[in-house]
Amino acid sequence: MPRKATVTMADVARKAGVSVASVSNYLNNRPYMSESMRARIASAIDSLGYQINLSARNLRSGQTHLLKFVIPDLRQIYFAELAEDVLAAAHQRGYGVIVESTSNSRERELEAVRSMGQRAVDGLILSPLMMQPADAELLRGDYPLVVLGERLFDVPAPHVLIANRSGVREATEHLLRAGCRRIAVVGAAARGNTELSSRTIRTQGYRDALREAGVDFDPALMIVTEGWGSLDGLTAARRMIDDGLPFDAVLALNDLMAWGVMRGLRDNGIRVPEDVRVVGFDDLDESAYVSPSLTAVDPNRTEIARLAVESVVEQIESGRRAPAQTVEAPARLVCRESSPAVE
Amino acid sequence: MPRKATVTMADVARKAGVSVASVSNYLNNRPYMSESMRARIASAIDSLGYQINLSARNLRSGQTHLLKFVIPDLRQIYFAELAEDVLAAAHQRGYGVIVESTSNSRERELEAVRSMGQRAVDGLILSPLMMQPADAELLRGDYPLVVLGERLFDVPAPHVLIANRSGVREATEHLLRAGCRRIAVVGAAARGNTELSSRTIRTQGYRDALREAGVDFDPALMIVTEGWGSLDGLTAARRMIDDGLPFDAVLALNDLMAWGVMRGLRDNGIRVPEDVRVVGFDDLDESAYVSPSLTAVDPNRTEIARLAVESVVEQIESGRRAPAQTVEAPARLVCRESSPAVE
DNA sequence: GTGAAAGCGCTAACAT
DNA sequence: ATGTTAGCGCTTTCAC
Repeated sequence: MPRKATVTMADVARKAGVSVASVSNYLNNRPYMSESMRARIASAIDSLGYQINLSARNLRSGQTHLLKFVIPDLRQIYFAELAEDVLAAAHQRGYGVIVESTSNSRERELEAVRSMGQRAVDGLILSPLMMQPADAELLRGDYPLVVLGERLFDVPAPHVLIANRSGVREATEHLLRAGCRRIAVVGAAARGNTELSSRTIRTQGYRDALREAGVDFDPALMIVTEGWGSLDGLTAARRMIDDGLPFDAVLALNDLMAWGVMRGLRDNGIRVPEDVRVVGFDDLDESAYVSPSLTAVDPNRTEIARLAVESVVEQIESGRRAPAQTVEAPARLVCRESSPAVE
Repeated sequence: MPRKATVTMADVARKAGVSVASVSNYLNNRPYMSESMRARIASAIDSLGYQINLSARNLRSGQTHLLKFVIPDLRQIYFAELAEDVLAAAHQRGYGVIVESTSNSRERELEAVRSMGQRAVDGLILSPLMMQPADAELLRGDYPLVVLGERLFDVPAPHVLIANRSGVREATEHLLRAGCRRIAVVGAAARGNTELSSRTIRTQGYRDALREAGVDFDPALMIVTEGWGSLDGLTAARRMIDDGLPFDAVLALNDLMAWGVMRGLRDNGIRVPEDVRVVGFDDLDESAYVSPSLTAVDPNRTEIARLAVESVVEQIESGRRAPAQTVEAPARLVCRESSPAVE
C-alpha cells in the first residue's frame, strides 16, 4: 500500500471534478475558462496543498527557467557585485540562476560550457578568464549564450563588453585636465589570455588620452604587478617611491589596487589628492567609503548585468541563439576625494 | 517532417545495437557489463555527440542534484565569501547551486522557502535575516534543509551556528590579556529579528570575558551604529573621540566596521595598535591587506559551508530531513598588526 | 469551454 | 549480462 506522498495534478483534477488539462490551463493562466471552474480548481489546489512539480514541467516543456552564470571567483568583490546584479535581473524576468565559480580554472570553464547540452539550464552567461582562443570553438551551439568581459576572442554569440578603453581614457583625461603630467599606471600581468588582458586594453585608453593631449608616454610609468589585490597596489606604490620615480597621479587598473596604492602613498607621507591623485577602476561599493574616498571608473555593472540577462532571455524566448555582436555598457567616471572633479 | 534536433538514449541504443537500459546502465556506471558493450556504447555516444537530458533524468529519478542557497545580499563581502565556499563544497559533492539573494526582503526569504514544494532543487541552505519566529512554521516539511547563522528561532532542521559568542569572548580575552581595560564595542542595531541579533549575541561574549576577568562593564562603551558598513565604523570612531570617551581598544562586531574605525582613529592621530587596539569579526580576505592589517575573529566560513553542504547532502541521500540540532563551527582569533598576539 | 490521450527522455523493476 | 516495458507528472494537440 504505497502512500501517496506527493499531490499531483491528477489529484487536483479529481478533487475539482475536472480534467488535468483544465488544471494545467488554470496554472498557466490560459484564458477562456469559466469562473466556476477556476474557483473549483483554486479551492482544490488550496485544500490539497498542491504544488507543481517543476521537473515534470521542465521535461515536458523543454525549459527550466534557469540560467547558468559562470565566473572565475565570487571572492573577488567585482564578481560578487556583478553576480548580485545578474541575480536581480534574472529574478525580475522570472529566472533562477545557477552560479558556477570556476576558481580560475580553464578546465572548469570548459566543463561549464560543455555541459550545456544537458539542458539543465535554458541559457548561459559566461565571464571567461582562462579560456583560450582555441576554446572558442566549443562555444558554438544553438543554446542561448552571452559572453561578458574583454574581447578575448571571437565569440559566436552576443558579447557584452566592458568599456575598458574608453573608461580609462576618460579617467586619464580627467587627470590631465587636473594638471597631472606624470600619471603612473598600475596593473597586473595577464593570467589567462595574454594578448587581450584587461591591462592591455585599459592601457590603450590611457595612451589614447595622452596622445590626444600631446603628452609623451613614459614606459617607466607603467607599473606591472603580480596580482590584482590591494597588497599588489601597496607594493607598487612602495616600489615607485623607493625607485625615486617622479609621478603626480596613479591610475590603478582596479579599485582594490587603488586602495593599496593610497595606503602605500600615505604610509610614506604623500598626501592624496594634494600631492598625488589616485583613480581606480570598478567603483566597488566600498570605494565610496575608503579614506580618502576613491575616484573611480564605474563600468556600470548593473547595466552590464541587465544587458546580459535581457539578451539571454530574448534568445530563450525566440528559441535560438542571437548572432555574434558586441554591446558595450558605457562607463562613467565617479569623482570623489582621491581626485576631485576639476573646473 | 520534424528534424531530430536532439539525440536521445534510444538513438544511442539503436546505433550501438543494444537496449536503452544498457545505455542507461552505462551512463550510471553500473557494474556487470561486458567490455564489448561498453565500448560499442561509448563509441555510439561519441559519434552521435549524445548528452543526457537532465530534465528527463530529474523527473524520473526525483532528484535534481541542485541545492538552493538563500542569502540576504551577495554584495556583502561576508556572504560572497561564504557563497564561494558553499559553491565549492557543493561542487565537490556533485551538486550545483541556485543562489538566491533576497535583497534583505522577508517576503523573498519566505518565497524561497515556500517554493521548495516544487522540487526544483533537492535541498535548501537558508541564511535568514528577516524571517520572524512566527515564520519558522513554514520551515516544516520533509525536504532537506539546513539553516545558517544566529539562532533566531527554533528550526525544525539542523542549524549551523556561527560561534558568535565564543568568538567574541576569545577576542575580548585577547584584548584584556594585552592590558586593555576600556574596550569599546561597535555594532549595529538589529534590522530583522531584534531579540537575537548578531550584536546581542556577540555582546554577550564580550560580557562573558569581562566578568571572568573581573572587569567592570561600562555601558558607555557600547556604541550602536546605523548599519554594518565601514562608514558606520568611521562615524562611530569619530563620535567616540568627539565625545571624549576614554577607550584603549575597539572591538568592532564586523570587519567592515573595523576598517572604518581604524580610518577614523588614524584621521584623528590615534595610532593603531600603539594607542588603541582594534579587532574585527569575520576575517574577510581583504582584512589581511588593509593597513594596519586587521586582527579578527575568523568564524571559519569554509567549515560552516562544508558542514552545511555535508548535512543537506546527507539528508538528500538518506531521503529524509535530519532532526533539529545545532552544530557550531569553532571560531578562532587571527592576530595581525591591529592587535598583535600577546606573550 | 472542456476533456482524452499521447508522449517529453529517462530509470528501474522484472524477465530472460 | 542484457532487453522489455511501465511509468515519473506535466503540456499540448485535437476532439467534442
